[in-house]
Amino acid sequence: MSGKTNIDNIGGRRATTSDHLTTGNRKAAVSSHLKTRILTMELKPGADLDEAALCEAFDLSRTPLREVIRDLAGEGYIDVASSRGARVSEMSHRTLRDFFLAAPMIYEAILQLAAENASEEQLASLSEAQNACRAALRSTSVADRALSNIRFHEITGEMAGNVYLLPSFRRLLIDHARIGMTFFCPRSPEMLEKMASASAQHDAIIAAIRGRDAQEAAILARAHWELTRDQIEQYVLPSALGMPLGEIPTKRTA
Amino acid sequence: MSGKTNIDNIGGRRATTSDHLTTGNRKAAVSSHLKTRILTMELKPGADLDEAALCEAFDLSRTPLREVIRDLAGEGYIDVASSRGARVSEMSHRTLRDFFLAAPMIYEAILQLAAENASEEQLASLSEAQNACRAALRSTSVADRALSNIRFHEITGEMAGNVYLLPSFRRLLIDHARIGMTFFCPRSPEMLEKMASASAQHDAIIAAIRGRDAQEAAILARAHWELTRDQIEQYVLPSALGMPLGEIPTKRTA
DNA sequence: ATTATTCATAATGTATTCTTTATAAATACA
DNA sequence: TGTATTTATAAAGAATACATTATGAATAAT
Repeated sequence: MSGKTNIDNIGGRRATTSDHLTTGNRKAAVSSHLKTRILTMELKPGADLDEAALCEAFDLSRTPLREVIRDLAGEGYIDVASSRGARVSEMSHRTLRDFFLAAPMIYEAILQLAAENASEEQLASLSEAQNACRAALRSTSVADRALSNIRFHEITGEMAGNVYLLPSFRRLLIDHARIGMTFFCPRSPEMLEKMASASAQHDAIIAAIRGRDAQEAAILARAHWELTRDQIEQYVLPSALGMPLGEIPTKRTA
Repeated sequence: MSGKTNIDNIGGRRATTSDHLTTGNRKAAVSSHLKTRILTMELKPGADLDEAALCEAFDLSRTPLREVIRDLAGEGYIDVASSRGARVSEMSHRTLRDFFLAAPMIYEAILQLAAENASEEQLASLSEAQNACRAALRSTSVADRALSNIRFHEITGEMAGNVYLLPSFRRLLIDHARIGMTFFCPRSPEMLEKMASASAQHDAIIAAIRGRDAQEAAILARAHWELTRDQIEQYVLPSALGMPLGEIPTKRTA
């Protein structure tokens, strides 16, 4: 422990402003920061990522930062183009159509498997996540609702634990959150009502998983999806149909 | 073009043994090299990757090489563990079970969508790929068969073009190839027979896609999967059931 | 005035150096 | 002799220095 009495520490030792955080923690911090910003649409689809600024903000050099970016690209949060940097992954009407097609199928499969495989610890986490969802429902923050909802579903994914299904499921969750953020501004009372029934469905889902009832879980998955779809369509169809969903190139300041 | 007459090029200019290849090409080369070696099981699941050796072999410095590795990790070819480097992604009985569960579902969806969305160019590529499959069938190389078969299915994935389904589909194809490599040693004549019918199914699939018959494509997907499953089970059940699938840690030589 | 070409600058990409961490070997102690 | 602790070494991770590419601004030419 004390054997490292290296004398020649002449090479410029840098600031280490936040030495209480190990590099790995700082990497996790950027990663988490970027994820939440992207999920909540604070960082819009197509927005440029400023490497330098992020390095500065999280006290990381470019190498580890770029690794984080690469990892997030692998998960579908970010697109990297050669010689033109990284930007938040795009969302188009094409992706929206793809989403509506893939989501019900994958969600059903995941919940079915979750019911078959969930452990007690995971069930506890899920209940906890549902508590967070309920709390978010009472709060005014749209972001809180979207994020806690995603967290709930993420846990069902962990429960299912199928390595081949998870990549697509995770990819779906990213855009589920983003679509939710663009459309779930609960203006109408019927919207609030639907959000309440969604919450009730979460409870039913927990019960089905606890009871190891895969059939019921699959049915609930469908129902939950139908509700989500209704909510989205309610807003997509009238108002936002022609809207390019994630515009504003958001050129970073040179 | 000639304006770059920078005099002070004093910083050590390195060997540039293969200057005819741009760095991007060399990165693509490692990537492709690793992919094929992993798919053909030449690099066994769990095998360590030797950074230094790869840098040497492909005339790349560590930074771009590690980016390639990171990318491959995102695609599921490689697992990266902190402070303990990269190794070929594992295959266990767990993953085999997951595979049997996810594959039929995803394959069916992909082929259905392929029939709906395929372009003429893609159809041409698919026919070409099928020619390669036929050629491989005549050859003795198991690797050729596995790789050409994967290529065929990759194209159907491109045809489907659903961003949310593709991650799982691609992940499935990786292990489809690897499982094929471990089990498809056509010893028995019935095995050769099955391989022939698989080839016939490929032709039927092309026809269904050309005819934009999604229903038929879905049916063929099921049938094709059943055949694949039979082939695998035929070898998994008697011989290789207790076998841990991808053992041999293959420690790299220090 | 408008367009095209050149030059400058900023940002991306790559190489190298330095630091940390992990593993294995050796020695000392039980 | 067996185990534990230390130490040495090699490999992974991070930082920085270096090179290349792309983009925008400015000037010149039509």
